[in-house]
This record gives sequence, C-alpha cells and structure tokens, in this order.
Amino acid sequence: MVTGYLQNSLNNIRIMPELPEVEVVTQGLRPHLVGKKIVSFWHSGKPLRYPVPFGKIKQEMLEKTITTVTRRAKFLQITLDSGAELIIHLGMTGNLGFFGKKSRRKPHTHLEWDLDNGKVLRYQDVRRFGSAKMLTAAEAKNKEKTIFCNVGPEPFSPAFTATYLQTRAKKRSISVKQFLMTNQIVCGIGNIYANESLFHAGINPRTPAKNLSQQQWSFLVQKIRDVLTHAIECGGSTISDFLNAGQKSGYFQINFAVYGKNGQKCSHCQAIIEKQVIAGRASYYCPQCQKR
DNA sequence: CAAGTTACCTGACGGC
DNA sequence: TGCCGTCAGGTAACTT
Repeated sequence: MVTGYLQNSLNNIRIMPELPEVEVVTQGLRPHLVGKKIVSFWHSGKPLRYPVPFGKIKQEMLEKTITTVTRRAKFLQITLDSGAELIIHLGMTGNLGFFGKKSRRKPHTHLEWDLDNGKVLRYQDVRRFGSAKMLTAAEAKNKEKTIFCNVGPEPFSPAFTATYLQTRAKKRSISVKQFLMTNQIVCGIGNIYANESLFHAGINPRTPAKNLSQQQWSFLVQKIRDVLTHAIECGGSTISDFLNAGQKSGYFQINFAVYGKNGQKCSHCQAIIEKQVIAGRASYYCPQCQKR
C-alpha cells in the first residue's frame, strides 16, 4: 500500500499524505479504475471526518463507469460517465488499495467498491481523519466555486509565483512555515514538505512571512517545486504495488534533508539539525543554513 | 480580518 | 506486565 500509514525506509518515519503522496496514489489508481464499472458499494457505518453519504454514493456510482481519476490539492477525484464525482481525502492515515473480491477486509476498512473486473477498491483509515464526498454532475460543475472555493493555487500552476506569495504575505506576521502550510495560500504542502522546502531554500521556518524578500520567495517557489517533483518521482517507483495492495508494502524512498533528523548532521554544513515546535507543529531546520 | 486554540481520532512509544 | 501521558498532523470550528 502506497499512502498514509507507511514507513519511509531511509528515515524510519511514517509518511503522511501530502501532495506528492496523493499524486502518486492518483497515478497508481488511474490505470486500474478508468473504464471499470462500479457494481456494489459497502460502508463500515463509522463516520470519517464527516458522515459518509452512503445513499448518495450508491445512487451516483452504482452501474456507472469511471472515466477519469485526478488530483486537486490533497483530494482524489474519481469522475463517472454521468459527470458525477467522488472526492476523497486521505486525512492522516487514509489508504486506498485493490484486493480480491473474497479477501478478508483488513482492520479499519471503511469503504469498499466492487468493480466489474472482480477486484475491489478499499479505503482504510485508522484514525478516520479522511473524508468522502459525493457530487452530482451538476454539483461537480460548480466545485471550484463551492467545495474548492477556499483552496489556493496548485504549487505547479502558473499562478503560484513569488509576486503572488509576497502580495498574500504582506500583512502576515505568522511564520513562513505556517504560511506555506495554509491551504488558502497554496494547497498540498503539509508539515513535511514545508520543512524540506524551507531547508533547501535556506530560509528559517520562524521568519515572519511578511519579511521575505522577492528573491527569497522566488527561490522558495523553485525549491517547493523541486522537492515535490522529487517526492513524486520517488513515490512513482512504488506504483506497481497497488496491484498487490495488502500483500506487499511499498516505500517512498525519500531521504529527507531535515524532517525527523534532529540531532543529526546537516548534509550541507555538518551543523546539528534542530527541532522546535512552531505553531504547534514539529519543525526541523539547520541553524547554520537557515539563519534568516 | 488576523491569529491563536481546540477537537477530532488511534496507535506507538517512553517512563514508571 | 501494564497503565498512563504524550505525540503524530490535516482541517475546521471556535475564541481572542
């Protein structure tokens, strides 16, 4: 299984689904879902972040064929030939994987779709921080104005520029790290990639957002894209595991530079990486490379 | 409007 | 051995 509660073999920490993980899941699911018809749907009865709209999912998905599987922010979007869309968020510990129809459900399985090829798609989520939202075709047409109205630009979109960030940061005294993790500013960046991007850009995570120069924002935009791209590439090598989800475990082979590495030497300058809590979140940085 | 705090949820882990 | 407190963090609701 490739997302959620999995171990990073190099850093020995668990990977949380941020943009790269959701992107990899999307790419991994796509070839196995597009063109398949949903023949039945099951739900554990337990709520996720919100109650699961069981009836609406059945209504909109049964006997429909999947046409596209895409990502928006940290959401997975599964579109049907009717135009209806299922929007899934993995939360902290969500997993999606394929299993044989008769296989035993693993603990914490909450959603299950039977496909017309004899496989089942299952959603597991230990902590139930994830969500599943069903949009009718009409609702799906308006989604950018409704459910995504507060979601900032994608890090890879042309709208995500140094000028944009500097404008949004003008009156913001919060730390640049917390700023980056704000979904209304830019979507998809969670704690791990905020830490990593700031390290590679040489910016201290505590620096107030409004204090960054145009040059620093510009460098940061570039580093965010580099870090996310690298992570997606690393995750991509584990995509084949989707076919055997449940039997094999895949790893994101990412060697983080600072995340989870407090007490260890910085790969760039050999100084000792420090850990501090910023806005309630574990933050890791090199005191030598990230002075301002 | 900005910023800070809390709740949600469960498993892993350290201390005693 | 087992009990208890703490931590992990995406998101939204709430307070200041």
